[in-house]
Amino acid sequence: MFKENRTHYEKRSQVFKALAHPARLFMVEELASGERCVCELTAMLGLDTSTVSKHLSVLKNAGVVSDEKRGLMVYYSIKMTCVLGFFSCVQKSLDEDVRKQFSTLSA
Amino acid sequence: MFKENRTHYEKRSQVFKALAHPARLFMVEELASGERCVCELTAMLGLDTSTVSKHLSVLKNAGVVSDEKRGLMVYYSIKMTCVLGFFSCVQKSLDEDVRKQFSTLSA
DNA sequence: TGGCTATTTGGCTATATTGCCAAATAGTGC
DNA sequence: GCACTATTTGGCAATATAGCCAAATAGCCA
Repeated sequence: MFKENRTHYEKRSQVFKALAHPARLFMVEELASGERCVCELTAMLGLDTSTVSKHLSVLKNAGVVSDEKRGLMVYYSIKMTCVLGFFSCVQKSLDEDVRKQFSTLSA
Repeated sequence: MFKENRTHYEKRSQVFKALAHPARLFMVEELASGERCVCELTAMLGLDTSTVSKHLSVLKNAGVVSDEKRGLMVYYSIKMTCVLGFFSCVQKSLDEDVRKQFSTLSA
């Protein structure tokens, strides 16, 4: 059932692992507006350049983003565009939970 | 940019963290076919009951699944149904990557 | 070549996650 | 109450992840 297809599930979970970090989530959303170089993302995140670079390589290895070197800069852009649609689904679910908690409290 | 909305991104990443494990991914897919008790999932996964229970509580806290106790058993079912649509998107992207790698090797 | 900038890689510590066992909790039936 | 089953919780060791600094790499220009 599970053990036979373990590698299959591991590969898939890599994508979710890649998105399972606030900084990486932010970057993917930012890249939704267009390509950005590492330096731009670093400035927005307020983290060390090396940290940002490592986060980006996690996203790249998972197939979520792709990179392209032009001159000194490396520009990253979204590759797995369908993740964006999922963000709104997650947000909607979270909003619903908040609404329910709120109505339970005030009831 | 990021630091101001950090909690926002942290809450969202919780959902991805919940899905970022092969066993949990398997369970979500299994629950797509209908509710299952902990014992059924434990048998399919081949893991300790306590481990499976903890995995399920991670999914529950993230709002991905919900539980209902009936007699001795606790039945889990999918709550955030939109995650299922995302699975096929991830799979499609992974398949494309494999196809590209293959054509590059044989070229 | 050398100096400068952008990015990546190596290494380290701190923290988080995973999976097991053992124990606690909850529900059933005698 | 007791015995039994299903699930959860606490605790622990092994492993993985995150962030920083320092050093390496790569590209530009003089």
